[in-house]
Amino acid sequence: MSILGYSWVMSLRIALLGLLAAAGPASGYDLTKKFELSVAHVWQAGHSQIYPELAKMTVDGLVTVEAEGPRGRKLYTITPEGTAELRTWLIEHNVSPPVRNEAGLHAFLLPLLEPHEAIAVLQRMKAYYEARLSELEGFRATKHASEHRHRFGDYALDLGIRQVGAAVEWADHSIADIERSG
Amino acid sequence: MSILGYSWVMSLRIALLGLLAAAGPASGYDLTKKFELSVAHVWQAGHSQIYPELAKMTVDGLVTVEAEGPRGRKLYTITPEGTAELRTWLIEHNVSPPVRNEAGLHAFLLPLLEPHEAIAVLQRMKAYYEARLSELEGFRATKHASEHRHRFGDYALDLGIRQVGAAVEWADHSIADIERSG
DNA sequence: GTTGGCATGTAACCGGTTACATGATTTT
DNA sequence: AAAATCATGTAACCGGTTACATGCCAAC
Repeated sequence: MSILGYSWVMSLRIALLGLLAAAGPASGYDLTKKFELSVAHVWQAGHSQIYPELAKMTVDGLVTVEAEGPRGRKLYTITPEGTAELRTWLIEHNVSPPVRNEAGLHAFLLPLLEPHEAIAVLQRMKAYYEARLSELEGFRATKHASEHRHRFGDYALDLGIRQVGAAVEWADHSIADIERSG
Repeated sequence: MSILGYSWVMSLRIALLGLLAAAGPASGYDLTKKFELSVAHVWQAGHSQIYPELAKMTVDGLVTVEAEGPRGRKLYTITPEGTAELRTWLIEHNVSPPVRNEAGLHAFLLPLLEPHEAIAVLQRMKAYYEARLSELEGFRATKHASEHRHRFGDYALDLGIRQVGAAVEWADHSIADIERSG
């Protein structure tokens, strides 16, 4: 439960507050771009969700519109209340397991297929996870080459790499297992 | 794109078809129970979502009501079309990364905290993941003791264990990293 | 002057959650 | 007779996606 009285998800708010806290004042348009460029791997949101949310956050006192630029551009700034809200979430929020896991459902139902079919599916999954692993490792390489350590996204990137790596190993192990015992 | 023309998620349908294919005819009530008992770790759905979905699936010809029991109980049976739909999804569906990852968002924003605060958060996360890991390994142990290998949920359980294990390692590594380089 | 990027918003819809509502049968 | 469980449904709401809609400004 936060200072404002809601106990549910509201992670979009947190993502927006986080971007404003990390990179300073920005417009809805800027934030939409930042979602695409930086947070996309952990959270996605389009402008049609971001604009109304910023309006609600303004009403709730978490952000303010400090300046209006050309083309109706509104520069949002995080307020002390917003910073407090963000810090509370970061420090007190407890992670809970995702309850809608498409890959997990797929894995769950695999025994419905014939062994050779399941192997084919697992091989495709493995290839996909390997490709994604390369992609993520690519991000880490390019980032580390240019800047110093531990900027935003580094921890999330590391978590992603480890989890996708685990998925590769799972696929590999499952294929071997089916091949051995049919 | 499936035989029925929808290209979007529809994983609830797949979960329901999977349960009907695996365990035979069942009522909406039975399926609700099965969701709680078996699929809960990968997919969740309440009766208020299941009943209307079964009605739609009946209209679409994926299931039929073969018999009606006492108290208006409707026994749903999967049709050949339903089986085909399920097999198509299992064989052709491509996994895509989850786009709304609360743990990932939390990790992403960790650098906003002071090192000692981030360490405290990571330690709580680690404890949580360790507890969940024990829980999942407990499921595997009890299942393997009683029955033969590779029933429903085994692959999903293995995937879950590996991914939660990766999260534990991530938390551990991140803590050490902050302690070292602060 | 036209194209493209900047910039904001709304409306319709879908999937999912919570709460409301009802009634039959079995168990105690 | 009361409580628990079986069994089905609907309504209100929320978060998120897609599509619609508008207009400003800069570059070519």
